[in-house]
Amino acid sequence: MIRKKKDKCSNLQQRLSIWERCSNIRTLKQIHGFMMVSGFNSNPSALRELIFTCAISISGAMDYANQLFKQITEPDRFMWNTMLRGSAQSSNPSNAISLYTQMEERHVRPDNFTFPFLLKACTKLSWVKMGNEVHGKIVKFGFESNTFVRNTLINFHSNCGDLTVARALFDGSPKRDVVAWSALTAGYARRGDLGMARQLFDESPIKDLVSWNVMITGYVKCGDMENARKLFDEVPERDVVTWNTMIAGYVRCGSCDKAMEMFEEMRCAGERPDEVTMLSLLSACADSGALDVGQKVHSSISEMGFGSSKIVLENAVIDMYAKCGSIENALEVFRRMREKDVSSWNSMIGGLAFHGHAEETINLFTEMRREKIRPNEITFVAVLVACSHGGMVEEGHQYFNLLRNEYGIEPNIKHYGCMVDLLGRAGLLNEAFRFIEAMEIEPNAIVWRTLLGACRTHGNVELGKQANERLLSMRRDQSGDYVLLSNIYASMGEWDGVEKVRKLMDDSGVKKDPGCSLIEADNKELMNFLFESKPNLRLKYNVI
DNA sequence: GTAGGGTTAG
Repeated sequence: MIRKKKDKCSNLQQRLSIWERCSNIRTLKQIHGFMMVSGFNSNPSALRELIFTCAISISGAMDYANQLFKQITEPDRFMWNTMLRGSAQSSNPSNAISLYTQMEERHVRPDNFTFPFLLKACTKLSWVKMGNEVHGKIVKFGFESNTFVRNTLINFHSNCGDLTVARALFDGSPKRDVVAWSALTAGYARRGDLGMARQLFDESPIKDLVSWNVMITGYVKCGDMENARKLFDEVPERDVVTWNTMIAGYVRCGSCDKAMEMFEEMRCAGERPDEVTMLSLLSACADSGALDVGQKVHSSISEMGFGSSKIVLENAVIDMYAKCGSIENALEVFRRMREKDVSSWNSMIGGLAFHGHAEETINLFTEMRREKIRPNEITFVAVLVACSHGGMVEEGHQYFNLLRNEYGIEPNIKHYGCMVDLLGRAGLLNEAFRFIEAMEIEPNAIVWRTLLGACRTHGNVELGKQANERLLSMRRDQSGDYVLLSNIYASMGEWDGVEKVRKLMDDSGVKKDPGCSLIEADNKELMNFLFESKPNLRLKYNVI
């Protein structure tokens, strides 16, 4: 299986011999320029290669591919399919859907290549309704019996559609290949039906490495590391995914040591770790606050030298150091980076803010703006946190206005939460209360509890009661039974009771404490809420 | 000449 993939790869390289040197968008633009001056711009096969290189071979060049594609007066079906494929695998899969709509408008007939790309986009977006519509079109055009199309359908339905539909497609197949078996197995495993998944796995007449990986992943996802390990020991061959699955599994269940052992074993077995391996390990260290292990992982990354995914890894390293409490190391990595993206800045600014370095946070944010890097909503959470901890009420207001007026970002619940915290800490309780009431989105329980905490700190029982009433009036599913309990305590002015309830909630959450934080005892609930997502990993989904 | 199933994250 792996060998087959490699062959495919080298064929592709041979076929694209002229385009082989073209590994970045700058070279591609040069070739495009050459094509324009030399008349190749109207040569269909040259155009096909250009579109293909842009949409498939170079990552992050989909915008350019879209621009190019618009200029082609009559693209052929191959070009349409190439664009669909590129969009489906890009960070903006919804573009595939609009491309298909255009295809229909221009009466270009889809073929058996078109639909797998389209379904892939629906699956990635979890667009169930759209996926079902696509299924309808597949039936209409008579492609349901095509093995590739049918397997993609099984995958769509078992991923986000109706598992019984996936089952029916599978059962109704005249011949089921290894992909059909593993797609359905993965579907059952994903929904927690490990029994059915295992039954399919045992029954399948053919198994390849992916089949084994699917089953191991199933056990790992439901935390059954024992059975995962059993299969891992039995598997006839292993690839980087097999190892990564096990490592991620140990990380998920908090066995940082076992994850590291696996990593050592992996290297001994001669398997080269990839960026997924390293991201897993870094997040293990960040979660457990294991600075010494994190440093080892960091030096491994430097030794191995990951080319294209360097920025993502460096961002994760910054995040790891910050979460382990070593701001100095985080800053050193940040300062040494040759290229930075928004996430690099966010990881560093967030790290500083999380540890209460208010002034440094604002300074770095100012530097970011000076360098014309566009901050996003995550950046502003960090900036507002810094204002809050630094007691910078006026600046906080300014930045809050800045995010909407200068960057056109609609404030989200986290930004509002920061503002309430900012006002509450400064003792401006009535202002905080009015601020919540004027919010353009529904305040959540955390926002009200932040105000409640401030009322306690400043000894304002009267407003605390009001905040509690609001908490109580919230929908039960948002705040849970805890609100009721909290209300009972707080309405009697028993702040210790409120604290107990909050602690109960913290303890029941899966989030672990950060390794070392200067503000640990300081509105922990809000801080966990604000920093729960890894800023360095969010970018993937933010780039459109 | 283009395609399908598995790992990170949410």
